[in-house]
Amino acid sequence: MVVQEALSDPEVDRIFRALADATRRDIVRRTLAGEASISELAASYDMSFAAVQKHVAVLEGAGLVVKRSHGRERIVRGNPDAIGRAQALLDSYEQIWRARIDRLDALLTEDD
Amino acid sequence: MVVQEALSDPEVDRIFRALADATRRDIVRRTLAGEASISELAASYDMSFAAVQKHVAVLEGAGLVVKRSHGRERIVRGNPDAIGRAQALLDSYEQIWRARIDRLDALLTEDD
DNA sequence: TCAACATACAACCAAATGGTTGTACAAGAA
DNA sequence: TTCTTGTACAACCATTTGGTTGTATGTTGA
Repeated sequence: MVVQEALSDPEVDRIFRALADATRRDIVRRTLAGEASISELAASYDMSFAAVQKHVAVLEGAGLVVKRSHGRERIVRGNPDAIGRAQALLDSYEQIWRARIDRLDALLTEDD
Repeated sequence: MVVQEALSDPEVDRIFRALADATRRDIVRRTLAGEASISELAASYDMSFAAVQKHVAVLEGAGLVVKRSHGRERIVRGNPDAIGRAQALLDSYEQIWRARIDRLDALLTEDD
């Protein structure tokens, strides 16, 4: 069983901030499907190599991808753990809402 | 059955951007648990009324909360649909990763 | 050895963000 | 009516963001 560590606010900030950009979401998708070097990634987007490099750095800072060295290349791989932690947070919100519905439901069906 | 509409990039941008701030996440939590007026919300945070008002506007722009008028008050309510759409997106990422694992697994267990 | 490639990183810039204060106005209370 | 409360919105400001170009450095192949 994987124990989910509680997330600090700044960590959550970084994860959602990192996902709030279409280019970065695409990098996450691609590197979850299979590893890619930074220059391979950069070839796909209509922006400079340095810009893509920065996007990868933002994702890495949020834990959404990890980098490893292979010769002169930096290989980027998507990290499903960080995705899972964001999911856990959204799930907790959904549960808060369900709890409210349950309370309202209890009120309506209450024996009086 | 609820049909999930495909999300445009700017919509997703707004949802994740809106969630990338601790104050706004707290407002989402509170208004999912129960409605609150803007001044009720503003009383809880160490910032001006106008700042809280702006946060609510960002959340409303992302569809994460909805506002209704009640006399001179604006009542804010969390919207679980937007949460669900963000969840659907993260789920799709997890599936991309699972598909990769399945492919790797198939390679390893392949008859040769 | 040397040229080409992959990356890192600094400096710079425009636009967006997250806060402030101030003003205006509608709705309730006295 | 008049005072107070709740909201809207504009103007302003510092910081962050997302892009650029330029320079430096390590790695590979000929």
